[in-house]
Amino acid sequence: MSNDACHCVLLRKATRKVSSYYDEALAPLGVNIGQFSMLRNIRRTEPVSLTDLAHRLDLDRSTVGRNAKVLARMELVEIGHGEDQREAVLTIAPKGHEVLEKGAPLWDGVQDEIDARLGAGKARQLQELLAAL
Amino acid sequence: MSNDACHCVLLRKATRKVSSYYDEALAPLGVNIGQFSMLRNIRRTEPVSLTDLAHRLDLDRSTVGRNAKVLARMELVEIGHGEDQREAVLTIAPKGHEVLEKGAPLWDGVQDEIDARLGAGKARQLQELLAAL
DNA sequence: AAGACAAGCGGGCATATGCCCGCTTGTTCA
DNA sequence: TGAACAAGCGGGCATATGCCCGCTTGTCTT
Repeated sequence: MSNDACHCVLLRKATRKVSSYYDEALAPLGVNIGQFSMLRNIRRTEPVSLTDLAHRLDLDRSTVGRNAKVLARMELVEIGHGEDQREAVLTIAPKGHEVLEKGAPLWDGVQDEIDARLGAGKARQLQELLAAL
Repeated sequence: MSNDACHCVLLRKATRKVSSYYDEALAPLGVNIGQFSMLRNIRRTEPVSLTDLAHRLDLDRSTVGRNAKVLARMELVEIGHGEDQREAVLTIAPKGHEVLEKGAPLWDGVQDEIDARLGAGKARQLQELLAAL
């Protein structure tokens, strides 16, 4: 009872579930929602350092670094050096752009499905509530 | 922009954030919100099999098994055998009950904080929206 | 009763996440 | 200029999660 009302547990459950929707849709491209989202974020301000990206994604820097390494291995991003020799900067590789293009409609599809299931108004509410947390 | 409107990414972000609230509050007890939640769930129907618990938690069975092992190592739960020799059944150990008792008020505190920040009505809305996903 | 089929697990493989420690590179101040 | 101090990372440690394969134990059908 009290458990079912736990914001955290419900959030975790919902996140796993919703993530799997996106993951399924993106599966043909070989990337999951986390990777796809990261690609999008990199594209927005490439070249971008791990630290900056981590700030924007609200993730630990080390997490971003490791995830970036996975994307690099898949040849979706390139990890280079900035002027500052300490900085590792990320840029989208050709294959990465391909994934971004092919993934956009798939991603939109899931998004639309969820909006439809929830109703546009409710979807907006959800966004606001999540942002307020 | 489109990224900020992504249900999934927002959910993931919110989950990480909210989880950390609970984790901080429970830190003195040495357990995180996932473990605490699992303890509560076990207590509700102990003894319970890994498979049953996995269904209830909406988690993969293997995940539950591994998490249970961690709890067992911490001496918070006991892993035994059911009549069916295949089944591994979980029960709360004495230390587990202790954690459950001491954790309840801490958990309530976070819950209340969130309710307060969101407003009771909004909190309820959030619950409903999450359930609808 | 024997063989087919199903249930319940453990462990391997891969990713995701956070925290902390230590190394390298930059910057700043005396 | 040389010595603190700060920034940016990588890698180690631990947990979390899902999927798949293979082993053991039960059940069911012929």
